[in-house]
Amino acid sequence: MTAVVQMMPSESVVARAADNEVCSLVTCKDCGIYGLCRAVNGSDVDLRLPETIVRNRRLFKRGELLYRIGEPLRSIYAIRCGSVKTYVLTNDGRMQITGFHVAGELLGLGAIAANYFTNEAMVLETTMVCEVPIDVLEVYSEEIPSIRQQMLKIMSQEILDNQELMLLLGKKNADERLATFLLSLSRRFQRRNYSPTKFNLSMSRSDIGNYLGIAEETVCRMFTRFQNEGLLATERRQVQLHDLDRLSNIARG
Amino acid sequence: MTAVVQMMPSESVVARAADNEVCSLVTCKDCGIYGLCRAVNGSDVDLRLPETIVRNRRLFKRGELLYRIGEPLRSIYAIRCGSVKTYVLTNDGRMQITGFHVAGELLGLGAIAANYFTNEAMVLETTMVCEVPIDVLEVYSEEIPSIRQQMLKIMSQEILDNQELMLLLGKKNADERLATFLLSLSRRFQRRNYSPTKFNLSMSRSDIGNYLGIAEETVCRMFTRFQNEGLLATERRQVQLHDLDRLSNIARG
DNA sequence: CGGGATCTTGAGCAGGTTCAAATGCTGTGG
DNA sequence: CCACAGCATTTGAACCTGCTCAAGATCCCG
Repeated sequence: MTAVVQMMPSESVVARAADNEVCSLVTCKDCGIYGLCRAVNGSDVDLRLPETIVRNRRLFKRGELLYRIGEPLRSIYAIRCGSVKTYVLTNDGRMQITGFHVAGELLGLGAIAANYFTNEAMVLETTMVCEVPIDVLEVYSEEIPSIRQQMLKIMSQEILDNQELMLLLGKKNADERLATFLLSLSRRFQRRNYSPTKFNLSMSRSDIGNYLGIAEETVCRMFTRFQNEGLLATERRQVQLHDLDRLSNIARG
Repeated sequence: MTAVVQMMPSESVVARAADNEVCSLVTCKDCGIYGLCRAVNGSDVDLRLPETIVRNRRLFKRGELLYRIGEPLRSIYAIRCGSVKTYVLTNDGRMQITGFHVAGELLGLGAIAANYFTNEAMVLETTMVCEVPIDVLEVYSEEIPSIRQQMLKIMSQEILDNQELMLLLGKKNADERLATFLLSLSRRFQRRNYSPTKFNLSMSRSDIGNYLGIAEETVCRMFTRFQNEGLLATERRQVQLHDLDRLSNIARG
């Protein structure tokens, strides 16, 4: 957590807003709110706007929805702490989880085309978000070129992530899927200066299975197998990875 | 094709450019180049720019690549006629097709985050594209707000399409997959004023299977089954759909 | 401390894959 | 213009990965 202080720009409007919840927003180097903050710092614009953005914060409890399918797009959401799953539904109610999201990530940009949400976002644990009204965001991207670029990058990144998931769902078998998933988490934690080899999962086995397109039971069996093979150790939702290289071989990019 | 003339705005810079290849670009109501053209028409900007965009056209033959994985992003591509498949690869060479693209669609925007291509685009039949250099596009989005919006919408739409494919890959069985695929094609043809019930496929059974995450043989078997059940008739790559409603029931959204 | 949720493991089953082979197009070169 | 090679499509049969159903174990929240 010392990293937070180092990364926070001293002259930042975020720093001026001056509560440590806001500070936590700049812990994410490569996405969401940090991007917005950096964009603002990099140019001489009216500094009252960013404060508007980070002020409107809300707390959600496990199981609550940030937004629903079909709901008109009014705001996008930046996760300050906690975690969220997003998913889509078949018309007979089957669910496919399309992503797990953590602090610093931005949700809702995918709804821009349709003007309403086509996926749903459910909170996995107690989670704090900032709600950024879409019209505020529009004012921003009008005035600040780097915010426009940032938004394009975020959406582009989402497309890349989705491509990886499609590759997994279409072409990988069960052990490749779980290995890919664990490595992807590991890398995300590493980028945030958390341990890449020891972390705990905020989602259930059932959610993991749903996301990976395999049954909950298969997830368990794969965990057991990996454990028997000395690749990792699990204790409920606590995971410790022992051999990233071997895991990476199994995952097959 | 009379629709082309009706849809082409009379004062359009595109019309002034005055060759019928350019005209074909405005046949697509809801995406890509038509979007760019409309954006330009709607505001009073330097009209020489759009001509630059639509001038730089190239012809590709079946099997050729618009761009490769790892190649730096220099241009995006607008399809004028023909069709293209895009795909990603595992590091041991397995391929997952992520989309089939036809006239009016824009390819390459997904590479903005990484600045290089993470997928590859291969032409399925003789195909004409315009190559739009990325720096030209940047000048545009700087000057023309509606082009910015259009780019966001296109990327957002790609996210929506990918979500649908993830739902299919993760949660649907073989007959649901093929039915979903056929209906999606049908709707796309309908929007372009082609027959929604009789069309021919530019991709092989193998490509369809790869896209849908099932084996080529399974695609054949499903086609045969649908045919036996009176849902459709196929003659090689020519398809005639007899019962869109029933197909829609099978597809399950 | 109790009860529902979550996780784990087993056993049988099934949908879809893989391998194999026959048939039918297509376009290419002579 | 035709023959032929190579690719695409179709169908059959055996097999296998992962699913479903079921039951027990463990955890965690109130």
